[in-house]
Amino acid sequence: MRLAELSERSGVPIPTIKYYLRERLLPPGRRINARQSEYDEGHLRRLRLVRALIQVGRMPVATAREVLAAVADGDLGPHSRLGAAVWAIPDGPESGEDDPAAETARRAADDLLEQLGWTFGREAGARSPAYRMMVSGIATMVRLGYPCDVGQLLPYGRSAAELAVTDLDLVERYEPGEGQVEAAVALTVLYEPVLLGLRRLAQAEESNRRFG
Amino acid sequence: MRLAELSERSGVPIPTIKYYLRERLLPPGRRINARQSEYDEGHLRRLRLVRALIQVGRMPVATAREVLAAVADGDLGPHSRLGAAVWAIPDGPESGEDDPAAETARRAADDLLEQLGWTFGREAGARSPAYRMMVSGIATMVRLGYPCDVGQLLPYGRSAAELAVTDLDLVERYEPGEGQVEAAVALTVLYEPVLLGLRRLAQAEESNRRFG
DNA sequence: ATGATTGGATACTAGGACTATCCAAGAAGG
DNA sequence: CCTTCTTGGATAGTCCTAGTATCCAATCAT
Repeated sequence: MRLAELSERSGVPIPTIKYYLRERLLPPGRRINARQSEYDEGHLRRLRLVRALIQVGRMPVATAREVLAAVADGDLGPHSRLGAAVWAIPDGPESGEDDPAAETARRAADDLLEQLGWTFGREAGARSPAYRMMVSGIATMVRLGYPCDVGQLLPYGRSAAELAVTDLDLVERYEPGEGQVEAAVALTVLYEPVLLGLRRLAQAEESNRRFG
Repeated sequence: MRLAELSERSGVPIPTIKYYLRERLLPPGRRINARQSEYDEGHLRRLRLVRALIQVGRMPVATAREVLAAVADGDLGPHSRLGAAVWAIPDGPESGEDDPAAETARRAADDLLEQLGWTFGREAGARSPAYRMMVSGIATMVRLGYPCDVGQLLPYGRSAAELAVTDLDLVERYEPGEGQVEAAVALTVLYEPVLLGLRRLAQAEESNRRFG
């Protein structure tokens, strides 16, 4: 199919698709001749994923590029690809800070991983974006004067573990390969608004139950 | 204290504080005379909360203004204030779409709330930002061709319910009043990166356990 | 043949979050 | 009291990101 049809079927305006091609979020089409290219269902699928990551996952274009590169990287085994893709996902505002709050936060986070027994997280992922995102959140709480120790964090860790089991169960429904990696990325990123929305609704519900 | 000291103690540059004052994210200081104002610890605290919402919670300035207005609104009782504050929080890109995917998503979401027995969510919150955020995530999954029915969503709902219980337990440690509302907002927003980070680390851990 | 369409290059725009400059009215030091 | 510095408010400018618009020569459809 041509650019026009790709645009038609995805609902994304042509200039935007051109922009994504420029930014290498979308691989170039198969060249028909010096002046025209052909796109396939894979491009359409990829384009929808790009839009999802950027608009629903609120991911910056540069981050989306890295994630998608990891999804497509054939050199990695299924598990590393899954890991690599999720690995690259977020980037909070590079905390960088080395104030006492950050130090406290880092210690709390490490204690938490220790108590949860997440060894993989400590070896390979201790400085992953996910870890840094978490620490930056904790540090901010500490700076605001809210206590934020392991005791408080532990229940969240346990819930996260449950969520991950659910996530992986869903991922395992897809046969290994690029499709599975893409499913994992979609599931990780697109279930975030779902999960956060559910949490807020649940808070309203629980708040109503207690004080209403 | 004067602007300069407020800036010093918060680490926020003076022009940025002026900007927040203009945007009414920070209440004006107590006027000393026609040309000068005095700020107190409350301003410092509020300023830190603003920064947290904007930088860690990635919240647009306009949204932060609404949330903070709800926190400060003395006309509301403690519970409504808590609700109002959390209510105003997010705003995904106004799905607005009325394609079949959105319809499917809405039905799945309503089924889910039904099965979870969240009556409050349906009465008052069915069209809340949280609800819309959730539906938009589900709709995107559907558009990408991933099945997304109640069966899949239910475990997430249950986890969310657990999270909310943990959240409310923490909120109840603070005595009712503005402080409690602020705590609720901080907890809701600032634990989001913590929670999402934990989920990703847990996924890595679980993935390693299954395939590693 | 001829007018529309294609894909690439380049330049432009809109919105958000700051940031810099200017200004007149205090405050501070001698 | 007079000069110099500092303060808070108003205005305008900057930077970045994500997306649009315009041009162009080469094709395609009729």
